Amino acid sequence: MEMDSRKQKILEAVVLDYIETAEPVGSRTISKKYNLGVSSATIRNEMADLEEMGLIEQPHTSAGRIPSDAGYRYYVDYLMAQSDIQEEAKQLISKAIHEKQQQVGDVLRDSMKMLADITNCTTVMMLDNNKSSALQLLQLLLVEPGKALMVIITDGDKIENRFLEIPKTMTKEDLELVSMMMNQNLRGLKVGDWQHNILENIFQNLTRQRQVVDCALEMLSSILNLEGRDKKIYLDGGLNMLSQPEFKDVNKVKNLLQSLEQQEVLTQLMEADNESGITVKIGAETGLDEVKDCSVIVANYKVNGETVGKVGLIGPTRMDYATAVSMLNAMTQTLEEAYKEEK
Amino acid sequence: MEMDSRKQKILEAVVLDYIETAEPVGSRTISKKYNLGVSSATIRNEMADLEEMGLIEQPHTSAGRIPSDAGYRYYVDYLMAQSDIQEEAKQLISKAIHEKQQQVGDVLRDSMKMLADITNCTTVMMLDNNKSSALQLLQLLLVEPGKALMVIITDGDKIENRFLEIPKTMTKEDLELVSMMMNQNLRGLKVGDWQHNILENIFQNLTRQRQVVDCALEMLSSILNLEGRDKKIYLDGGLNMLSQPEFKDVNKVKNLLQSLEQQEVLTQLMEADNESGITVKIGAETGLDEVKDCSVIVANYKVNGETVGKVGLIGPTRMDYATAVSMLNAMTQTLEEAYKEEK
DNA sequence: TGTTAGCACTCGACCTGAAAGAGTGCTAAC
DNA sequence: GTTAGCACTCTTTCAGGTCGAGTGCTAACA
Repeated sequence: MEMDSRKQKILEAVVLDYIETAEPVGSRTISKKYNLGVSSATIRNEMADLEEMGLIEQPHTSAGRIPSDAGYRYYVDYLMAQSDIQEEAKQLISKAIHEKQQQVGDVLRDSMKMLADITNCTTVMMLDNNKSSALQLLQLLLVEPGKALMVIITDGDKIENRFLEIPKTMTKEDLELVSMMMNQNLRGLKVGDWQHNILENIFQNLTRQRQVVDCALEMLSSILNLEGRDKKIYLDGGLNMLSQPEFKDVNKVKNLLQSLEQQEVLTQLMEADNESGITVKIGAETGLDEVKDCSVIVANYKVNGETVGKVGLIGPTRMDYATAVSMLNAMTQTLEEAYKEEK
Repeated sequence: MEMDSRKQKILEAVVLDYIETAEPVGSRTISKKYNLGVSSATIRNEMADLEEMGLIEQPHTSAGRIPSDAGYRYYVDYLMAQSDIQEEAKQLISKAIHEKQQQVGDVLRDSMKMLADITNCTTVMMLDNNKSSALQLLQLLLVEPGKALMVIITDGDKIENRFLEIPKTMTKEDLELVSMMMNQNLRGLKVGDWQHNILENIFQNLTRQRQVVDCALEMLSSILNLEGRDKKIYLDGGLNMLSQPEFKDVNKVKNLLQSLEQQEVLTQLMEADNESGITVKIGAETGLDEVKDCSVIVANYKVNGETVGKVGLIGPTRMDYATAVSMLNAMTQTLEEAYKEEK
């Protein structure tokens, strides 16, 4: 059965109306609301075809039709128009970002919140682990005798702070020396690439401060080994799910939101093969039973052309794909531009 | 009407049973389950008295009784036994805290998560604003030409990081000088107490680096002026509310959780006159209509004897007060001890 | 050959009434 | 002062019935 233009229009009508009303769409509604110039009976025939093709389905015999996962897929791939709110949205977002000077992480957090508010979806930002980014700066600061703060900046302006216990005899100058030495040897290297001989080199040149270096390195390796910690994840708008009629059952919401709090679930959900551009996963396409009623839209988040993380939008399969994709596009672009400017 | 020992026992039974089952408690249940040695008829009479006293109430004529806010209050004030899980709990918590070396904020976040998991309540940690804590250390680090990182440590080991744009000509030594100068003048001062003449002093001695100092000070003042930012709030276990039968209605949960995301609500909720020890607010006692079905337990969180924030537990009025109070006690004590050790 | 009107049919949503069950308050007896 | 007993109230549950939305099919029409 081929997909002629009228079938496309009817499918689109079903998708759009269902997105809007969350109610199964009947043939009468379509013939009246979307004037295709044919009667409800004709639409009924076409709808029977669409159902046979697996693009729409009936919750029960005497109900209208709702799009299937495949139906949404067809809509997203062939029918969906990119909405043009992008430009205004970008300006809005850009303004909000530049308005206040903030701690780095907060900008991202706030952006995600905004995105969640606008789309009424749940948003996820996932920054890749440290292993993939290079050390920009490492500095030890003497806070008080016996106590130092280690500041680590990695590519992409990610900052880690960690307190360090040190011998009370250590002076500010000692720490400065250690910092310099470690910077010289490790700067620009991907954290996973540190060679043993480089570390040996550091040790040999800093026998006096060996204890501190030892401690600092141990701490670094502990940071690296904490697999669970190495991805920064910001989740926002989880409550938005509660507004969706498909989640009027508390248990459903609970299961869903609890799933979303698990890192493995999020990680799989946010997997995106598509290096540039946007990935849309609809319902069962996510491969996760817990979120089979949800769709996920994922975009890569880049700084200076290199992917440093992912931004995702999670909503019910009955979500407004056109707006969601546009907004996500606008958001990532704006963020990337903002960080470029800063350089 | 006086409160004899039998009435107390019956009230306690009503509270305990209702906490356990979330169902109105009948006279028969009490006479069978809590052997008070009297028949259900007698208990009925006593319950009528308790109802007259306003300590328990009936949802409808043919239902059992549930505790009123006043009933819970009486229970908490006079009947509740401190549960003795405290010691094991403290060890459990203490172990978890010391197990992994972490970024400072993460310890608090994780602790709150643990507390939420154990009590099945929502937890809040609210750190007071910077104005009340003194500057411990300020340091400017050269990240790359034209870009510096400002690290600020305040009392209570709170760390703020902020990137700074600087003239490309600025050297590492310039920044070091500025840092030293600012430290000399501002260290140990409450941030709100900075005097104009001190700032002038800094400016006069650093004319060459004036631009940077200017920028740094501007940034500092911007941090201070961001009123909305000056309290760090960690909220966790919001989802736990979803497990509570009193929140099986989605809209109720949504309203509640949305309220809890508002800072003003949280601030009022966490108000605690009681300087040392624990404050319990039951239902309407919170003074907030949005959370009239909830109770809040608040404890002050201290570092070195000084209150730096508050820790709170939020659950339905039908919460297990005994366990909650004990756990909260254990948590704050453990945290305080942990931070003391570190010094 | 494609389109449309008409009609019987299906099935969920909603209402109603009856029955069951839980728990009470009151009274009278112990 | 305590208890057994009983009538009463109110919620919960379920079956039956009606209503309406929407369908699929058929026959007529262009």
